[in-house]
Amino acid sequence: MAPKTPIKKEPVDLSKQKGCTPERSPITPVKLVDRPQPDPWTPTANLKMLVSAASPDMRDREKKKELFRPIENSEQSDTPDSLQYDMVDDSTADEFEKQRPSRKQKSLGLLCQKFLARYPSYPLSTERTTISLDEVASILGVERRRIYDIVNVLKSLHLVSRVAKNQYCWHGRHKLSQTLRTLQEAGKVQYGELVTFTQHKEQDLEYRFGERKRETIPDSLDRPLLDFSEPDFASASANSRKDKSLRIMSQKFVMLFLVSKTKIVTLDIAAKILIEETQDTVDHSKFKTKVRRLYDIANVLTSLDLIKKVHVTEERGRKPAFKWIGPVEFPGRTDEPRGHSPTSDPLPGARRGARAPYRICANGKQRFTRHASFNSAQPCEGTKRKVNSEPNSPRQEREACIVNSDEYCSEMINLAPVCRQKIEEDTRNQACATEMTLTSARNPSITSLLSVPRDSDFCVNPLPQAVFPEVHKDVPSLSLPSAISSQAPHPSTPAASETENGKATLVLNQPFLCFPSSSLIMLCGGLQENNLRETLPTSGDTGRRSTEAQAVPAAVCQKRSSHKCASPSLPVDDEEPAAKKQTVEQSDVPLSLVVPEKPFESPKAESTPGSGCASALHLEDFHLDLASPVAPEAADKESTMPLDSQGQEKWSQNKGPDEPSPGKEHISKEDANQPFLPQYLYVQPTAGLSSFNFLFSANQAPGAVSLAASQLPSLSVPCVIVPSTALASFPLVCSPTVASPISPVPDGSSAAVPMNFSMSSLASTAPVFIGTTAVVTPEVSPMPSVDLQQPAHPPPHLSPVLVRPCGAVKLDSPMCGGHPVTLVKLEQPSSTPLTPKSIRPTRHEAFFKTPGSLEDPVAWKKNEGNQTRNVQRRLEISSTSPD
DNA sequence: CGATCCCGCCACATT
DNA sequence: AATGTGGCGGGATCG
Repeated sequence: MAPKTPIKKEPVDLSKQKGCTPERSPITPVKLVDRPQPDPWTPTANLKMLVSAASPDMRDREKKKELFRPIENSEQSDTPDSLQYDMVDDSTADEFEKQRPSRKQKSLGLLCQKFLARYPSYPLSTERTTISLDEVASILGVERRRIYDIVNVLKSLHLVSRVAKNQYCWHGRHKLSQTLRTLQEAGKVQYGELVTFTQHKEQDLEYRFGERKRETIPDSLDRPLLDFSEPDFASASANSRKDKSLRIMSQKFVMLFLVSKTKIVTLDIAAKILIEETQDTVDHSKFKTKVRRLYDIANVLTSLDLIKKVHVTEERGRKPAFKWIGPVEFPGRTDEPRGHSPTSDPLPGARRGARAPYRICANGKQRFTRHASFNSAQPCEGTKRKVNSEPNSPRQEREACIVNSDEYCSEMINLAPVCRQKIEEDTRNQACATEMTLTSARNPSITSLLSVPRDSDFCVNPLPQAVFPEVHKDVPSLSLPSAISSQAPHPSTPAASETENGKATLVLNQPFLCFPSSSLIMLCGGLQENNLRETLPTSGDTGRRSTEAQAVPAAVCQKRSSHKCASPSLPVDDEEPAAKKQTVEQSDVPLSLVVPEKPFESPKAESTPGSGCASALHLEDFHLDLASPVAPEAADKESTMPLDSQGQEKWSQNKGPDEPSPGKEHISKEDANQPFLPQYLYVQPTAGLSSFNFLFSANQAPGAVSLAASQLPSLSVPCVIVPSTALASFPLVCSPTVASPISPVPDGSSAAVPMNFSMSSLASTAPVFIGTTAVVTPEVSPMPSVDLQQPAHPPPHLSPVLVRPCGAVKLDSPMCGGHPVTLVKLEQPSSTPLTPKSIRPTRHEAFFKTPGSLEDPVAWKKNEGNQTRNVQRRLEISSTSPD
């Protein structure tokens, strides 16, 4: 009677199994176990058994997992005949009856467990496990269709790859952390800042979605992800095909977790986000379908122990949600060298263990908080705290907190799928249209934004951080070039900083900031968006822009006032700033990620249409970079980069005339920001614009900078810009420190050309910058100067920095709605941000870290310095050759 | 009754 | 055309 007896499927070929087995035999873990099948029955029977077998409950899983994992490797000879599979219950007699597989028994999750049980989590490199779909399907007694579901998800995480027709190659979890990292980065880029909130937020999301819908560029976003994912290393076959949803969806879904602070994502939110990205229209039916798929994915992820189901209780009721229980921090190999953490720990390993929730430590507190929360088990506490304590806006916090039915407080996170793409595009456009930027640049508002994060005084520091939060961390580490190390002490800097305050020191600490060109863009992006939109109403965001713009100014004002918290001029403002901060923090995301994307994108807007592809590539490239530095490539890239060359040309031109290029202006603005921070900013050339890399030495005029910052709007900072390529060739170019118009610093440094940066300029996006003639001024800050001086080794400094300006921006204008919807609290710490002071500290930390990081970085630099370079270059390259 | 999500039709891609 | 893939949504189960 059993309606569906497993038997149906059984058609499985035993023969295959056995035959196939060879492969699996090694593989097959003993799994289950367990009890010998009561009766061997026929092999088929076994299969059936297996199928039906599942213990009604999942209990097996655990056992299996535990048992299996370890055992896996051990070779067991499996006897094909007897399938190891557990039969769950002894009561065989019942089996038949039981066979009736309750739905659960047939659940995809269980099936997936069985599937996974067959293969070792960490297969020996030597052994190559191939998976035959038919075989597996038959063994597991399911239709092949189901196997596809599993495999597709596994593929998205690179646990398997398709090698041929019915053949898949099992990779195991070796690459998992890398993949997750990549996803996280990509997620940051795409979603940037998600925000967390609770239920209400959802609503927000909804409407936001509606608003944003898809901006103009829907696909581009997706693409990158996909691409990156797909490129799967191994897969020889290019993935041709349109892979569609499941795989991508799976990646995005994972990204949401990785990006979210709470690590809890509700299904409906995820569905909305996913739908949104893909398409605007959210039909109810579509939504349902999406949810179905998400369940499918969730089941697989659950089997992988990456997530677990939880319920989030909202006002309305409880909603199904999933909590990420997988690794949060991915020890990175190359990429994460920086020791941002206050501790400056040198060891990633340690960290790893700890697994900082975010690498970004720089920002410090916030992160920590998160950690706590994240760390495995204490979700509730951590999150709550976060929320409560810091909250920019109380309400958000509240919202954020949700009590789970269980225990956890789960916080919902909403991601705002921001359309970074848009922004990016805008940026690009902006870049192109520097003019616009200029205009916009002038706006104090922009400046304010930058500054906002911090107080006016410190603004400098803060701002930069805020703006380029990530930079610190990453940058330092990455960027720190040997030179730095030597300089590490960064004597000069500190002094400068001191002048102002301790804060300055912070800045000082950070020797360098590198921004990938893209990053720059990003920064601008937010601004840009406004500008762009204004100028380029791509899609009719006008409304947004205006709002954003407004928002910005407000922020600025506050900042100027130097008090963020207080600021109140706009109630919202507080939040916004916070948001920005958060975003920034989030932006922590590895530089690499950010960079690539933007660059690519930017190019698109400007030059190439096919940016999409490029973007994808970027990711990949970037991955590569992280993973392994490829010296040769880098070198090649440098030399080769055509785009760069172009950029260089421009760049060179720019230099001469500082201002001539609109881009410069932008830069100037940034500088204002930067000044605080870092001694240098490095910008990679992105495809489009720029191919320029810039280094700014902030050091020189730290004081100046700071002053400027306080002063506000525009700061003039001495900067050095170096084209990436140029870097190699050129030492640094220093712009004499300049005093900002406002601030006096100028002289101090000497240097080179003073640059004024106004935020607005940033907005402009154009990566360009000031071109001063390049001159190196030793005087300037020691460190910078040093670097600069070292022409040959320009690269050392380059630290790739990621900036997530966009996010920041977006945050700013949550209202704007356009983009990023989210806001949220990023990290609790961010809450702090509310107050300027608090903020500072955070940043300070970051800065501090920087120094620390510097040390580390230095260390590595020696080792890795090259890598850094490479990375940059690679990026460039990638940008250049987006295809 | 809503949450889950299995099942398998069927379209599209490959071979 | 056959076969591999996998999108998609009806509708069965579960809680």
